[in-house]
Amino acid sequence: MPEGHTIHRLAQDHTTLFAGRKATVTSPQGKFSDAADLLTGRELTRTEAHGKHLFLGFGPADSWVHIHLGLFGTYAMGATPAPPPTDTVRLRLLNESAYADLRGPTTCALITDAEKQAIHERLGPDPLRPSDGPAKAYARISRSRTTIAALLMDQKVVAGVGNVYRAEVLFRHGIDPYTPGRDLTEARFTQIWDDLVALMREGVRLGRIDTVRPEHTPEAMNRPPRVDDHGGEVYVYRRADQTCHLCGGEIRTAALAARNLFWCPTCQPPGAR
DNA sequence: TCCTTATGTACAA
DNA sequence: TGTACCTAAGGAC
Repeated sequence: MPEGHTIHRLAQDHTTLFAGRKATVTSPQGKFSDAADLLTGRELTRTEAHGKHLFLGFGPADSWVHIHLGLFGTYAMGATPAPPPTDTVRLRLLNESAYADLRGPTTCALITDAEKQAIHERLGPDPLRPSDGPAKAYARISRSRTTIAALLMDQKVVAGVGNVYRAEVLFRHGIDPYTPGRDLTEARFTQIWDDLVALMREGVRLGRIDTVRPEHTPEAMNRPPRVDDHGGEVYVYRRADQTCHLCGGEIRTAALAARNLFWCPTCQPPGAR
């Protein structure tokens, strides 16, 4: 399930399991069959992630499979033998030792180098790309009246942040989600960026989103662990009407641009900079 | 079995 | 702002 950490992990895992080897490529569902036939027998040479976009590079020419999981896309990867492909598998990579099944993506398409470049150009800096930094993101944020909650979800501003990291990073910094971007100081945004780098790296490592500090874990606070299918310990995400781990107040939720926003009005008061 | 929901985005109006 | 798209799981019946 997809925020940027998932995609970077998928890029790594594809490299581990498939790079430098020829793969059999199929599309049991049928929608990617023509491209799959072209790729079968070619070598996976490179993988790359930028925000929520995954690129699988096949040699010898520079052709890429561009994948975006959207809201529902999932991967199932593992050691052979591969399970029987169901009719929802859009893309299957298979070699002697491993398989990877892609289901339900928003995008799965064969693209050129130039098309890939165009995608990079419309994305903002990604906290998980080592060469990226906060400057371009802050340049946009500092000029915008849009709320920081909306800006963090805008992939042209910051690539890879989704609804969970947005809610959690704003809580961790005590920032009201409705704060206009231009009200944030550069120092404040740099703290947010640095925290996203750390949180998302941890997300890649663990394969889930964990955002609570050591002193706020269920064990440390003697409270029951969270049970939810996104799989990590969080402060506010999907905790509407439950109590805040820090202040005991009620977590609030509201719809913002067709997504559910979660925050603690006590720990994230309006006007804090 | 049906309905709702979900870590997302693009496009129409 | 609303809607369409893609899949799977959980809860209500």
